[in-house]
Amino acid sequence: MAGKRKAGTQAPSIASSECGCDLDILPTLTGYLLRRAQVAVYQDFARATGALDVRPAQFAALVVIGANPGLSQRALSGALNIDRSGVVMLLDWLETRGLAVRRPSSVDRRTHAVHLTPEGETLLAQLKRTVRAHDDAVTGSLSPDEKSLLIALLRRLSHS
Amino acid sequence: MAGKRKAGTQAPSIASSECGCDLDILPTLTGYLLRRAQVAVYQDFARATGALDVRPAQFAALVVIGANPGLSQRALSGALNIDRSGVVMLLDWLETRGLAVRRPSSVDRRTHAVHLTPEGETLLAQLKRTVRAHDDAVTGSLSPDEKSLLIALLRRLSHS
DNA sequence: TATTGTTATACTCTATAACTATA
DNA sequence: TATAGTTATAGAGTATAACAATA
Repeated sequence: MAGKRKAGTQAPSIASSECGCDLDILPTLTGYLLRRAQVAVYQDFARATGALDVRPAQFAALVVIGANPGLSQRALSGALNIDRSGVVMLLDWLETRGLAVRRPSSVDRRTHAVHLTPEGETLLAQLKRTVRAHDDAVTGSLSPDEKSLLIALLRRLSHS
Repeated sequence: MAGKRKAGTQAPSIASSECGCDLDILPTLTGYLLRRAQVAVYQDFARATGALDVRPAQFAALVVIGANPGLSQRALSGALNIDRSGVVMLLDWLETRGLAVRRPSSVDRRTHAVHLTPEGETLLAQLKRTVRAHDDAVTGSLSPDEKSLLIALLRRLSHS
């Protein structure tokens, strides 16, 4: 927990971090600002979900499994946009925690059908409430219209 | 080495529609969309700057050094929001590339005054043009007003 | 005693390639 | 041959702690 200090009002090309440095063109670059915002939001995610000990990627896996019971690891890999080997480690962790299970598929013996356990369902329901509250809090300085607009713009960025 | 830059082996960073999975609440969460957008923009950064072999963090360091010649490593650490030990590795890389130098400070013999070399200045100027073009391209689907609004909203997110 | 830079270390996240068992 | 899952490995990226030189 290295408390992130807040910067003052950020004018273009003027000192914005606590060091008093000139950040030059950085505050005008979408990529730089996306990274800053993402780091800030992920840090608040960790704070909000700290007691539950679930990382963003693990939360996303729980959500996708919960919404698509019985999906294959390959499908999960595509949905989360990570490699198949990453899915193995993710599922190992979820199974160790008793949150998900791999069941043999009835149609293709190469694949596993991934399901949440009852404990996984329960934790997912709690996580959804916690994460929704965290997301609302982290965007609390935006009006509802601004938040909708931000979401629409971000979607267009990752689809271009 | 530099040759690790392939962004094409893995599926493109948009997975929701192509895997046929239900992503449930994920597309309504600011943190999830920020991460997706940031990954997409960083991949395009790598594609646009590939020949120059400079990562986003190294580009940011060049910009800050260029705008604050003679600053200390501590100040750079604060501006980039990374640990002092990370600055050491960053500067080692920049010095190896001949882009920056550590000079002894005249006022405090514990500190180094960090400067760009002429080669660093030249590369930075080229990088600024390349990165600006990349940033404009990656936000090309947004109108000027939408882009300004996105930038303003992102700044507010990382300041909350 | 506190701070700057350094080193060594470790941990996370993710990608790559080789392996197996199925298809 | 091709694919799903697994394993081992490796590379970034970043954080922590201890240390020497200096304040």
